[in-house]
Amino acid sequence: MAALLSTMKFWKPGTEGPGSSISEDRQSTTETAGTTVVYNPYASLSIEQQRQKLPVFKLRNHILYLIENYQTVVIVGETGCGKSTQIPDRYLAEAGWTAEGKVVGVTQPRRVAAVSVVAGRVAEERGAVLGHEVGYSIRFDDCSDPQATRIKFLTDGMLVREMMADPLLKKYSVLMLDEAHERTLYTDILIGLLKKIQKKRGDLRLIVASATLDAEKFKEFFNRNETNDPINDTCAIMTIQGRTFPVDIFYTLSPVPDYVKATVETVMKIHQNETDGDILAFLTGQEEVERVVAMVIEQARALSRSGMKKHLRVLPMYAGLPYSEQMKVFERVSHNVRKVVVATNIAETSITINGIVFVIDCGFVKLRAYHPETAIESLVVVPVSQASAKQRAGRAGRNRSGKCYRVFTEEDFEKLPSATVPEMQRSNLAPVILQLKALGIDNVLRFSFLSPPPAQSMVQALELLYALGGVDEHCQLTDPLGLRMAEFPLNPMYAKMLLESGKFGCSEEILSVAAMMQIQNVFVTPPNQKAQAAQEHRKFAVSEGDHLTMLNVYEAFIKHEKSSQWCQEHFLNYKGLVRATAVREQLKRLLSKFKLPKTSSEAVGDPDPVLRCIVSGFFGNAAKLHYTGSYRTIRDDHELHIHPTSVLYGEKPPQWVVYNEVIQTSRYYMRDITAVEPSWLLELAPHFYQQGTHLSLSEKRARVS
DNA sequence: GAGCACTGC
Repeated sequence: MAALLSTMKFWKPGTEGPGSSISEDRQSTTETAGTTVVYNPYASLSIEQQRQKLPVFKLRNHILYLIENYQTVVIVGETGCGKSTQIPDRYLAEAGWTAEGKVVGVTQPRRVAAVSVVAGRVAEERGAVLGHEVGYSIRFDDCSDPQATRIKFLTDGMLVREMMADPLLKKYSVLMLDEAHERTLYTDILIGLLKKIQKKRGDLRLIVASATLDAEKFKEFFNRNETNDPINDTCAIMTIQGRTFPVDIFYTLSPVPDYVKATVETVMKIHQNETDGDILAFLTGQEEVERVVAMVIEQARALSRSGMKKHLRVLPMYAGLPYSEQMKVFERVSHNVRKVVVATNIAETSITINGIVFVIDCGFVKLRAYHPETAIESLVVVPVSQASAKQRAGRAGRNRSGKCYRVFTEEDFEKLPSATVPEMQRSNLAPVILQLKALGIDNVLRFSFLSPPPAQSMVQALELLYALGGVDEHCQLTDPLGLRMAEFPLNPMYAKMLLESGKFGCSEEILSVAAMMQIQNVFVTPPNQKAQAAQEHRKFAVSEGDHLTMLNVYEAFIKHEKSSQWCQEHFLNYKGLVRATAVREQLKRLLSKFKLPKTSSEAVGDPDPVLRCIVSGFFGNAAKLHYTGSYRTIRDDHELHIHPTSVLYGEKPPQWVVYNEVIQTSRYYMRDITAVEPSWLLELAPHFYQQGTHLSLSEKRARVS
């Protein structure tokens, strides 16, 4: 301990000068899974006073001038400097951009942001009705009126959906993409599509709200000036100063051998040396979070025994945590208690906790990566980007000036990548390509991506879509199969499975399976009740695998009248299951729209139709048991293992399985697995598999033997 | 015998 402490004894303030202070807005929203708390620091001021405090207010004329004269305006400003509310609402609407039935649209990467902006706006304006003049539209919740709504907030994914019905987005006069610097998959899709639309719609104005770093990249992308004279620019950049609390940045003097231990020590050091203020620590995953929580609790006990008056309340925060546990991080604590929240990346953008004064940044993050050669996704721990580190630090300055302790050296910070690789470049592109094709982008390889994905990722996506029958040999979307697949808000394998379910006589069951597979963490396991939870979960498990197990859970949930009490008793994710019912409804509506037969295999009581139907979508993800005890993919003999969350984990392993996805962590793990018969693969995907023989086979075909 | 960043349609 002493040796470790010595590495942590010294902190070095950042040397960036004023830049080392990170600032953030003070209007914040706090939310988990459906509950929204709007925090307004200016609640005691009149509405007009509040508005004038926002920095955008002064820039009104400048903004309006730019929007009048440039097709695209990149607005640089800290999140929530007022731009997403003030610009559309007060400026654009007042200047006539919502006249003649036109709409100003504002997109957000996350659902809650879209809702809370509208809710906040309605709350402050007496007489305003939610969903009339100002509305929002997110999946499962359209709170807008096609006739009355003039300013519409939506998730970026929702706007992509709207384009399927209205490819030129004719009703919009201005579109504002908020948080564009996050570079989510859908924001990037929109960026490419909007550039295309702009060529046909000179009247459409685009506002891209971004952080400093990316402004020039956005400008280069959207600027259609082909001369050297800036007078012909079609894109302009403007900067809004944020109102900020300074955050002092500290680095370690030397590299730290173990950031988990170092984080614990930093928490204790802050607790002993600083009078008040809550602490937020960033780690990469659930396991690290739980470890830090346990270690801090232990050390805090020792401190209390030795007479420390101020106590610690240590709380974990990650997406897989039961909802009631998550809510604890928002509870207020009494003045002689200091709150310590130990969180994953969920606290970087998705949730905001008030009262945080100290941030500890371990310097790493767990990210999804995609290997285009093998079409395998993985979760890898990588160093954070500078942009991420700044965002984390900003979490300390929401209520007053704060401090951020980076558990790495300033030298190492300088070596970090400036921004995180956009999701587009580290994802399976099959859903993206399908969507683009449905929107009439024939040559996806020539689509103007702001950051083009690896060509191999696109090839993998096209091969999968071809195997599923969604595109033909010329890579053209098939009619009706490909067109219908694109309409489902699902990965194409699920869409195929659903569209085939009528044939197998089990569409009711497959609807439930598909809906359940969209929910994360159906089984919840509180850290202190692991054994009981596992015992309850076993009650739903069947030897066929995870899909039928999930079907059991869903049907039991319905049988027990969607009772939250029942969910709690069986350690099931209530909110998740409620969401599954909503997803199922949506999918069912789509099946009805295509006039596909509604069938059920329940009366037959035979699971085979459901299993065969799953194979019709997931035949590409098949694996065979190897004599070593692990599995090998049929396609390319890749070694796979059963994920410990699977009900088949620790059971007698089936000879043949199909799986929904592979995740690489310490090994390659299959998630959501079902036992199948090899004959089904041959029967349902003869174009993909053929019977193994001694003769050499074409490379494209894999053997089932 | 041993593991699950986070969104979104």
